[in-house]
Amino acid sequence: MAQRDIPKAYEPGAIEPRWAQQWVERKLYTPEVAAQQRAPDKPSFSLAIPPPNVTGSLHMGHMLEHTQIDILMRWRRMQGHRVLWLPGMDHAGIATQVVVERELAKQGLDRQQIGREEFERRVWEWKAHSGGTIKNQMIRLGASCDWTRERFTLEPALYRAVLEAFLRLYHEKLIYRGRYMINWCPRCLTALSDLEVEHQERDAKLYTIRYPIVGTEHSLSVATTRLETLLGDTAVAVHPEDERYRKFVGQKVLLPLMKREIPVLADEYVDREFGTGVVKITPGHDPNDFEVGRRHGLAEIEVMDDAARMNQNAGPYQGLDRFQARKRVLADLESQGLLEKVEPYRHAVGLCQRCKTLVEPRVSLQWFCKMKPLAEPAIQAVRDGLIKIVPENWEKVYLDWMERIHDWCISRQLWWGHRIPIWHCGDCGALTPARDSQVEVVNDRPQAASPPAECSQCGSGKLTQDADVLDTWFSSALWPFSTLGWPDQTPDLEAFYPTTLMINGFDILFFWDARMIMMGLKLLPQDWPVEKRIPFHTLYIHALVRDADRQKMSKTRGNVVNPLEITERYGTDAVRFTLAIMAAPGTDISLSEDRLKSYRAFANKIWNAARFIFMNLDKAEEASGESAEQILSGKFPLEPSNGERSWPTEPDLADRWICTRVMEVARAVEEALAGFRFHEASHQLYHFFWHDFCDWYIEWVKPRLFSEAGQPNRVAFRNLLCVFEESLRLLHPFMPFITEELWQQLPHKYESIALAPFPQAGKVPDQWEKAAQEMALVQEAIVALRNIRAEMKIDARRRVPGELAATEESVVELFRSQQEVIVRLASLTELKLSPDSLPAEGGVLRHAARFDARVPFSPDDLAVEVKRLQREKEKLGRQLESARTKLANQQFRRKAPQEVVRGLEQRQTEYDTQYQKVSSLLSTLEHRLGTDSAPSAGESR
RNA sequence: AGGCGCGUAGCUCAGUUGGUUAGAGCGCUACCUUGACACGGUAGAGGUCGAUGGUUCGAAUCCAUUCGCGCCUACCA
Repeated sequence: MAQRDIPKAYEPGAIEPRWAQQWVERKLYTPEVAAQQRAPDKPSFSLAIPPPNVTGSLHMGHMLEHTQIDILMRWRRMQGHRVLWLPGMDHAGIATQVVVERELAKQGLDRQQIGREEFERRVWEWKAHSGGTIKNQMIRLGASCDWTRERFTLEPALYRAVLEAFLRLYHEKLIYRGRYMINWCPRCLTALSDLEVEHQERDAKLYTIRYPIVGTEHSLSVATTRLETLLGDTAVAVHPEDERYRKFVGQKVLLPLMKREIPVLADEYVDREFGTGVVKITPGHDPNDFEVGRRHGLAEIEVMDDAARMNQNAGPYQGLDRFQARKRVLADLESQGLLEKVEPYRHAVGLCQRCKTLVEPRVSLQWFCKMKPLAEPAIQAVRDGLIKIVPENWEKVYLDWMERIHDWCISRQLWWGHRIPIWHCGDCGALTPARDSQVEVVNDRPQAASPPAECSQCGSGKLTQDADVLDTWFSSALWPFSTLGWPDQTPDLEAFYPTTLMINGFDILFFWDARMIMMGLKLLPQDWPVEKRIPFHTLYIHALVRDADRQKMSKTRGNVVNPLEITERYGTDAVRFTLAIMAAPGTDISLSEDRLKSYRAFANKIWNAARFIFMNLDKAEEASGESAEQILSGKFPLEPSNGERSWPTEPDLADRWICTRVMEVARAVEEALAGFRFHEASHQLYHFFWHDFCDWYIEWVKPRLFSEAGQPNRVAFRNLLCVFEESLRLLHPFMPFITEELWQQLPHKYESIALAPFPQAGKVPDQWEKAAQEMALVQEAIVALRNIRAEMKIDARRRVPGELAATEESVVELFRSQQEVIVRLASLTELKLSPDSLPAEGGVLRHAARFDARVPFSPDDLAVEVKRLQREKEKLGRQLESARTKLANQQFRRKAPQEVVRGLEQRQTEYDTQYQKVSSLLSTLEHRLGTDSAPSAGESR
């Protein structure tokens, strides 16, 4: 009875969910559990996940990221590192709040109507409802993270980390509160940091307006794109050295529509070349004007409310929104004859990253984090190479930004997040921080547990906590250490910090990576050396996933590919492999169905190779009455023992060759992965498994395998199985499901292939070293014979006799030793070997450098063969010529490295031999073609 | 405005520090259901490496200029 009867076609859907579930249940990826089976003999290898939005769902970007992370984690785990991939979720302040507000809107409600308490309750409810989505998706996709250590940014422990960080920075005066110009989203009703503003080029108009100079007939012409802000102007400015306007400095102009007199002042900020050289100054609504205003002590008039509607300061325009106001202002200026001209103008506008509403610069009382002192050590750490950024070019981007960093607005007028642990005094207005960072849970919600008892200034007890919450990225910045227990010095922090690696997309380089580095260096114990305080040793920046037309995937474009959906169709392993093999550093990935199909085919190939092997294993068990273990007699698998890797017993040429290939591939995969070149590693594996292992090795082994009646030849089979098992281990980091499924059906000593050792690159035994060359020569001979058959249109089903000849005795011997294989793989009836060259008579010839191949079959179209030979002769002639020219060049001989020259010399000899042979063969055939005088032969084609 | 990246076979992309005849997958052509696999096998066709100039014995690779895309950063109204 067959033990391992597997379906003919690979069906990922039937196996993946089962393994996904088991892996989590058995906690295989919890380092402590893994260590029980196989004690790690290498250092810790840790990574904190870029935490996805707790209420979000997985997109292709996640899948790419997780695939790359998972490949590295599985690889290192198999190599014997103590691996921790720490998973978790981010509360994602604005993003989540926007979603919940949308839900409210469906019921005709907004958050103000239901109040903070109720709103927060609903967000937690929403989180409970949809918070598990990504986790389940990750599990389904086989992410090998340690779910026992899962974290959430708003859970009490991490809340405490945030309070601790805030209070420390506050006490050091690195966090301060003040009225400054910030970016305001009138829809989200919150401040945004500079990074949360997206810039977009848009067509607009540049309006030139006349500001009458008080007491004269003159006026100053001022250009602006934002007419409505005119209502808040408190000055106009010119450049101090601008001769045209010098005389007006100090005079007043009459602000149109508002009839307010405002000064003309001089400031270097003004660009004389632009527009008229006169700028209107609106300190309340423009970041530059704000600076100018502060320099000159101007009033900061706000003409809009928080929803960007004109307020009482906008006079007659009160109540209009900013766009209506612009139209009305335009109309009024026009009717008063103050509009000089309107020109089309293209400029960048700022949009709220979350809701795409036009951002309104606004003066507002907010909390800020001082960045310069934090940035300096963070710059140094990267400069000194303590933190490596890969690919390298991102390092420059990082440094550029860090060197020009501005203070970070960290307060948000949201209700979902970590509330600022500062209390305001109802009597004197002074600020008092929480006494410590303790957190308590009230109604299932964490909050600061140590409010101050009284005002630090006046001792009043009338204290209320600041209403704002912190920017989500503030808590994210602590993630690599808050998740490991900081501020406590936990065993986990000791064991896994600094994390080995951080992997994320370039879009959060500033948002997150830079801030993690700054906070890590600042907040970890200052008596630790710098290299222990950094959050990670290496930062790898991955590419973006685009659609097949190279468009960015986005909900608005409607081209979002759902990872779960394509996974259903192609299998997780195939999708993972596609992402890995397309992930060349520095290039975005454009995902196409064709690629997915071909790697599903690859999975199927693996499946069917297994099927072939399993069938024979079953057969062997049946015939012998022994178990697989007995049949393999302790010589399986090829795992290292005492640090030395083991080899197949009684290896024949193909065994020796495939082992050298395994060595090459293991080394290549190792080097590629160490350098984050996932595509290179995948290519190696693909080519190895499909072409080397299946196309050549399995086919090669078949004659030997079937040489005994009733059951497969034991040695041949055991070696085949050993190589197959090792291939599964090579493939496992890339294709975890299919490899686990197949591997489990072989004898094994670990609970999962994930805990088995990764094939060790090493050196094949010295006496095997010729195998690769010999194999290549035999392969070349087989291809030559097949090629003749194909060219001569010999029916593929028909076996014909073949001949090989070589002047080197060793080559003849080699062919003789592989006679059976050659006969089989070239579909021959017999193979004749001779120690000489072959004449053209009675067959079709191929000349290779070290042998001749012939099929004694008269071509039914001699002209075709002649043409082919002519082409070959031409090509050889070109190569020969090029080699000769180079070698004749004394400069080349003198300057080129010796091995290059020698290589070329050797090739020249080969070209020469072949050229001679082909020429003489050609002239014989041409002659025959002439004497046969079959005029139609040459002309019909 | 500055910075980064891309332009190689019909399509999607590789090509480490310059060194054989520039590779892969898909697609295409022809033949083949041969004892795992038609999601397969065998053999093929297909590229003046965006353009120009330079360095070099030798350039897809290095340098300069240029054209066409894409992205990031920036306070020019």
